[in-house]
Amino acid sequence: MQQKVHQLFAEIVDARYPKSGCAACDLRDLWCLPKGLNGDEFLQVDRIINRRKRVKRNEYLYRAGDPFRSVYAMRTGFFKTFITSARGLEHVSGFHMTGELLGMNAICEDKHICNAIALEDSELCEIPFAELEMLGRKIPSLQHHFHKIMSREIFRNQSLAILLSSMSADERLAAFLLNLSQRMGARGYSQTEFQLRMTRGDIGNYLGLKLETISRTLSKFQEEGLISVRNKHLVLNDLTRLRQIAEHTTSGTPGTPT
Amino acid sequence: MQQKVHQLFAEIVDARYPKSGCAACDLRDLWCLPKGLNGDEFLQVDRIINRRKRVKRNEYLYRAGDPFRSVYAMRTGFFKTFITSARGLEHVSGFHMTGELLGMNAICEDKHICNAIALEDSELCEIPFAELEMLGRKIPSLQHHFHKIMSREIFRNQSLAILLSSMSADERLAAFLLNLSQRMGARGYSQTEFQLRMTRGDIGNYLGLKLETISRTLSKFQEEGLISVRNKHLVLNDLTRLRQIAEHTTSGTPGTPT
DNA sequence: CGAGTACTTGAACAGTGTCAAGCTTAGTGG
DNA sequence: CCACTAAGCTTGACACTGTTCAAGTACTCG
Repeated sequence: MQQKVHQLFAEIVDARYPKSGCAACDLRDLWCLPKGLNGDEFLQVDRIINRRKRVKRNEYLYRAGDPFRSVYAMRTGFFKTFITSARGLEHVSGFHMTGELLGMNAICEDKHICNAIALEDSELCEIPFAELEMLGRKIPSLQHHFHKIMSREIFRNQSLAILLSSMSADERLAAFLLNLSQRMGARGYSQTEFQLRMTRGDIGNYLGLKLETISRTLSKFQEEGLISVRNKHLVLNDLTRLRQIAEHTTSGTPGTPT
Repeated sequence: MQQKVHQLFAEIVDARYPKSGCAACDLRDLWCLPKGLNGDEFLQVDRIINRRKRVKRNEYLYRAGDPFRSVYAMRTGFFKTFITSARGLEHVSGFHMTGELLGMNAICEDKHICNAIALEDSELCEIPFAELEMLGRKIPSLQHHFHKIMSREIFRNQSLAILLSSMSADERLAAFLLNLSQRMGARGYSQTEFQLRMTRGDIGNYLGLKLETISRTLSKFQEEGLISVRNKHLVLNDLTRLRQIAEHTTSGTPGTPT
């Protein structure tokens, strides 16, 4: 329903405006900033965006300390963000994929506080923040949508903190795999078969576990038939049981009343 | 310096406008929304705010599921926010004091996703969100300041996640106490002596530790002379050493080159 | 003043971390 | 295209931190 309206609208826009920039971008109806704008508003947003910033694998989009000018919308690729502590330790703060916005945590300090490194060749739209605010003042729905995106980012990080403060290694990893799965699914890829872009060390760092624990737990899940892993290639064989683990409702016979 | 400018400005405003609402609020120059506005802008903000919403100890400001209408600026008091999981477990997501804004994580869903309960009698300013956005469109500095506040909230939660994913019990608790200390100090209270508003269980829940661990660690810190605790009354005797613990730079002789 | 909640402390235990060794894979240069 | 190398991964044995369970004490609030 909603989907159909979007498609119809997309056709209208496509007919009126050249297929390029935001108008040509298949992300626009899903997560990206211009969601729900009319044709003219759309073009205004399009005009401030520097499209097709490319970042190759292992290159940085920005580093901690860089001045903050823009947020970045991911078109394709995969990113890891991390902070380097005073003692040189790396702390992975997130993994990011198509349609997500990077750099919002830098607004408060006017400079980036984490590093963003591409884990595969990636393409982004750079959105100068001052101009985004300016357009937000003209286009209420854009402003509100941006607030929702920031709010969701707060919620995400709170959820991560809760995961870290209350879940066991098994639960954390199951939740992590399901989160990846769900995000892949939402982007039209297989929910049950995909590549892990990051190393075991990265996963462990992110989940507050050691890489050995990640390796062991993956092996255990595999022995139990929940997943199949071979290097970075992952197949989720039993989403239901993974969900049970992630919600630690694993124990006892199903349906046991409390 | 900055301080003096603020005072000067405050006097000018106080002379021109009646001492009430935001103009009378001693928070406005520090953390609150209207920071850095001129007199007229100030009044516009003041006009949309429903002042003096009172919430007594153990009462809720909002609950998960409540429709989201407003964010709340704390004038006085102390709040705990928490999520109740599917299985009825409580997950403390934060403690909040004077000048902080509550409810920003609700924007994305149009309803509150956590519960906010007062740990002492509190007073808040209710800020209807639609009107805040509307004013943001008129007053760029207000808009930008609000974005900074949200961005800081993202950063805070990322920092919490990093704490949870990488620090030991001692380090977590030391960091927690120092965080409280710093926030008390910033509000003009003693940095080294204050009341813990929350229970050991709440602290443990927030820090991903059990209440017994909090109790034991507080006792240990006390034995070592770092702090003095008696029930909820806390004195920090050695901020420097607490900081060393929180940054886990405790081991070895100080100044050892790497 | 009494009851319930919050807190402290001990002892045994479990889950992860640490350390170590060997294996696999991907990337590099000949 | 192959050999070499460094990085990434797996697995085992053991150590240690924090949890669990339990018992008792001390507050707080009605």
